[in-house]
Amino acid sequence: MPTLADVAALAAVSKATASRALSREELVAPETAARVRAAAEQLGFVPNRAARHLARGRTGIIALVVPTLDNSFFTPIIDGAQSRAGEADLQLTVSVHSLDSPAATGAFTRLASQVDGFIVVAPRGPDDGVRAAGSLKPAVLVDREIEGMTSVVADTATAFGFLVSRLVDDGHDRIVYVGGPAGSWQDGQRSAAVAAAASGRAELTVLGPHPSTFAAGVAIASAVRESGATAVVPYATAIGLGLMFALAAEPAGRPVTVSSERMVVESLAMRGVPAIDVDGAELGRKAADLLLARLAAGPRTPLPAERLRLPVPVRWPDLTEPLDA
Amino acid sequence: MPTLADVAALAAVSKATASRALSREELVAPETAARVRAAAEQLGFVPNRAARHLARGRTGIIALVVPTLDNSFFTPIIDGAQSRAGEADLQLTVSVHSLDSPAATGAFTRLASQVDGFIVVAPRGPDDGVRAAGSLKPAVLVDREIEGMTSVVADTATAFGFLVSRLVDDGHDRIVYVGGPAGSWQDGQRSAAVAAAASGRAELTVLGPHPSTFAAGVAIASAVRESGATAVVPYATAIGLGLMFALAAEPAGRPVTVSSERMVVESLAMRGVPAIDVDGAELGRKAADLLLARLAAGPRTPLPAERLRLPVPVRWPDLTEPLDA
DNA sequence: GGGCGTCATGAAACCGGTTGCACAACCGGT
DNA sequence: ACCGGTTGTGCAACCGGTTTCATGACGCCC
Repeated sequence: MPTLADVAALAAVSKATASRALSREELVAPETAARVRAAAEQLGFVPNRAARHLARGRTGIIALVVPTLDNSFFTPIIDGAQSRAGEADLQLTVSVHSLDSPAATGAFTRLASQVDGFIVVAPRGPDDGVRAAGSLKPAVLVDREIEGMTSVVADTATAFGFLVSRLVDDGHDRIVYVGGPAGSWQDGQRSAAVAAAASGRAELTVLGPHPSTFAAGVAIASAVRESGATAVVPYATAIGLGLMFALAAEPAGRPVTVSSERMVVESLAMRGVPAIDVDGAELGRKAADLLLARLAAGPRTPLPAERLRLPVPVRWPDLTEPLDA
Repeated sequence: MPTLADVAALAAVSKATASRALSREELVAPETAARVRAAAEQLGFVPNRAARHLARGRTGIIALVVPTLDNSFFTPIIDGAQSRAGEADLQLTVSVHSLDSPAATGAFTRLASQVDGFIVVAPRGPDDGVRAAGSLKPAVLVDREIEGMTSVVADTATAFGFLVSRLVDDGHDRIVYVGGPAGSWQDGQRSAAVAAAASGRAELTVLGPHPSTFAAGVAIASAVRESGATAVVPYATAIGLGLMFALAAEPAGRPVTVSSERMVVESLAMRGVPAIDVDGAELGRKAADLLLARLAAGPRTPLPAERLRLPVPVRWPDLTEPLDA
């Protein structure tokens, strides 16, 4: 593993010049730069990123904080952020942390000193915990907005509103919304949008709050039946899956249209289901972009907080086969 | 962010002593160590891991190489390896790479110089590419064995053998094995075990090779029907799902028992399915353990190659409800 | 032709730790 | 009282880069 000193020696220049030739080429004579590049090429030189960042007083690591890995909503976010960070020669470290517990603050502070910045996915919990985290290092929030912080969210509220109004157009006049976890920011957005879309046009029953689990969907099925609704809009995919499962197992009754987010199992279970199409990878990429910009700006001239909302397409297939007919 | 020098100053010792007090306590006087610890505590000192590893001529990063992220078999492996690496203060970087393309060698060599070692998940492709990768840095192979390399594999072959012999015991005398991707190491193991278990006791039809996809399962369904088999053992979960989906959609015919690996969707689609239970996280943890041991040993006295096989439990539920009856 | 601004380069300091080596204090043994 | 052997500590070098600053060479202008 050749070092910069080796390259410099081979090119007959100093370490300083070699460094400049490779990273800030405009500072050296073209001919010298070429010579250094050739030497680096010949030796197969690859700069040591730890040393590079260390010299700049950085760690070269950014942390992606998620509440759990046990939810396939987060995986693509990680993926997107990862690829973006990689392009900027930054390591991404994934840290499982729910910021709502004050006890976790110590561990979090320790983490903070190891990284240059955060991407935080904290779907729920008090604003203060998240805000405190964001005060330690530059931070970007994903899928949640907090006053004064930079964030990128999937605009699922608009998509849910569209979904409901389309359902109403299709003749559904009794609709159930199954709420997500208590304190979820997105749930607040979605339920408001759903209520607005249904207002005055359909009877809306709101159930919940419920955790985003398969089991919750199963448990809620009978309540959905009893509501007399012909369409149900669940907060999360997992709830929708449980719901479909439980409804399908019942003796055939009134058809119920279940909508959901699109996910990996769609090809098996979600044929013909109206769905919103959240691009998790794009969320991750945008979050990384925002963070990189803030890091580049430096602590001297911090960028003003920024809120980004990504549009969420709605997929509306032919509903030729009711799911539980 | 206080540095070691700050701690040393506060404790009225040199940087050297401060360093030793915090990392190799046995080298300093107990009373001094206590003083340094107190100073570090008071300042909220957190050592900079990049600097630490740099000083030791290491990067502090290990790479986990996977062929794709688009397969939920890999996720738990990442998870397990991640947690293990974290305990040893190492960063884990996930790199998507299929080692079979010689064109990728350049990029791979570049990666190699950035990390201390590899965990390689390369389910298929020629041995040579993988071996070449392993020659650059200490490496541990996951779910594949290659002569001369350290590896940890889930012993699914034994589990598949058990599965088939149990099926035969239950009266199935015509069985289909749906082979996995061409060149897959695990497929070689599994098909051999299946053949051995069926040998002389049941008629075995082997289909394939097939990619591990839902679509492949759907496509193969009619061939499975035509084979006249009453039980089918697919190489991968995704194939099994597609198969179940396609068989269920047909007008009810002869019951067919489909087995599979257990995965996240099991609660929805895989009730009553005999399944093998691969613990991906444990694979990841063990792989990290093996790699850490090799790194600790250092390049001077390399450890001999080691092969670890993790037992794979087989889950055999009551088959009260045939899936496509 | 002297003064001045630009450009290219190298020496050395620096980032934040670890470690080899020298040295001093202190130990028990004879 | 002298000696060899531990123990504890500090100085300085080192890891592999980046960056500040000083210096020298050059071109330009008056």
